[in-house]
Amino acid sequence: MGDQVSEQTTNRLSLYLRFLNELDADGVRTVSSKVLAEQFALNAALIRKDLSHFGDLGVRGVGYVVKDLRQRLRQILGLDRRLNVAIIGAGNLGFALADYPGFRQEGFRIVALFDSLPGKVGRRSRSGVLIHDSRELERVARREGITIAVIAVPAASAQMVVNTVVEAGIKAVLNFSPGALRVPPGVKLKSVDLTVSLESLSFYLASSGDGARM
Amino acid sequence: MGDQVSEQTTNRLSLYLRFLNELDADGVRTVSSKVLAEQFALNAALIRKDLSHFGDLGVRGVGYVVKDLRQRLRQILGLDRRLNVAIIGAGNLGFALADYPGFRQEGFRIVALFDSLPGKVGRRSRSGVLIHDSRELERVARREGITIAVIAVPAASAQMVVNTVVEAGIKAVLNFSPGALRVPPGVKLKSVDLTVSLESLSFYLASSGDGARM
DNA sequence: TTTTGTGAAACGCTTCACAGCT
DNA sequence: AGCTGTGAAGCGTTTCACAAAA
Repeated sequence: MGDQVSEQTTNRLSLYLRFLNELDADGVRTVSSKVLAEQFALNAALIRKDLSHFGDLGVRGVGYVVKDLRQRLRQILGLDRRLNVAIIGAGNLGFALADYPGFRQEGFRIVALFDSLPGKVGRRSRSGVLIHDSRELERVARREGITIAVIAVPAASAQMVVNTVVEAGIKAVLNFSPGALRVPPGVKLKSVDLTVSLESLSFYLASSGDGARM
Repeated sequence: MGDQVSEQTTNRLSLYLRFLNELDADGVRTVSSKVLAEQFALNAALIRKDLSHFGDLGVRGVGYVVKDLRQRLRQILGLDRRLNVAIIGAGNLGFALADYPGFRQEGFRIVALFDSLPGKVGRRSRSGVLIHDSRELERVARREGITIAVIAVPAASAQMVVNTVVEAGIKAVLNFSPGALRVPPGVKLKSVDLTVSLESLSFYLASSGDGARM
């Protein structure tokens, strides 16, 4: 336990947790790696390996105790505490993310939006998140205890914004702008590239005979 | 060439293309795998392998001719033709995606929004995309030649929506709702799970000593 | 000389198979 | 008997290293 865990593993832990929440709500007491494997179309051994990184979480002959595993996964994923999130860029996407219900559910709190457009500063998102001036980022971030920043600004200003975020002491960044961003060691950057996702579908259509091409 | 290409490779092709667009706009004539590798912090041999799947695209001693490679990548990714996209779910996220400028740029056209809420049907997004009744999906999809669907509905209705999309003959789906979706063989599903992305950052913070935990 | 294209080696992730516990 | 935890095998991806071409 405590060794290096791959990102693929941690992503799956999130999925397991979501399912355990449902099982727990349904009053299910235990679950086997076999059941989990069927739910996600994965190999049961993979699930056991994923979980075994964090100790002996299961009981031989029985499986995993739903309540215990759920609790442990929340702890492992760092969800057993407040996580304050700022969204930089109060455009369409920034607003949508600020009000996205899925974030609130798992204990994330969107505590601030930031924008450099004077006309936006001082307004609020539908759900009530206040838009601050981008220049206030460091001050607000420290005051509100912001630990995660979401970048939802145009590509042209993304690197500049990330630099500011890093200077404000934020160590985790979720980036929605296209293009490569550089962060110093010790800062975790995760990028969601919407254009790449769509183009991957386009490639599939183009290559598996959709009539338009070979 | 023509053998099975991994999704990781196709995702990188999108990145290369984006950079080649910039180089071409700047009037750069040729580019080497070394330069591309530095741009994306990848190994140069990996870039050559990625490209070699599609024939001998480079010139030894010179590199890759920017205009030619750009053209070829657009073709490989199926971007050398119209790609009509529908967004299902006219909530905050659906609206934001409908107006996302990055999609239009590479030749994708958002031609329709769909929602089942009567109050939304008939209205338009800021950029003018009309909201149709979800029950019209099959009809509109065929009329408008929609080849890609984007799912931006709550988790509870996502599987039902995907089923309708598949029945409408759409073969490529980009899913933003959390949770596992099933599609029949021959349909490509790509999921962007925002909660998993945030939780992966949370895991990073929790495990690499941020003060809150060891 | 420069840089591609590519077998071979290295690496990392997944699956198999089974010992060990309940 | 049932199910976990895990060493070993299998497999796919990346990196190395170099022959071949400009």
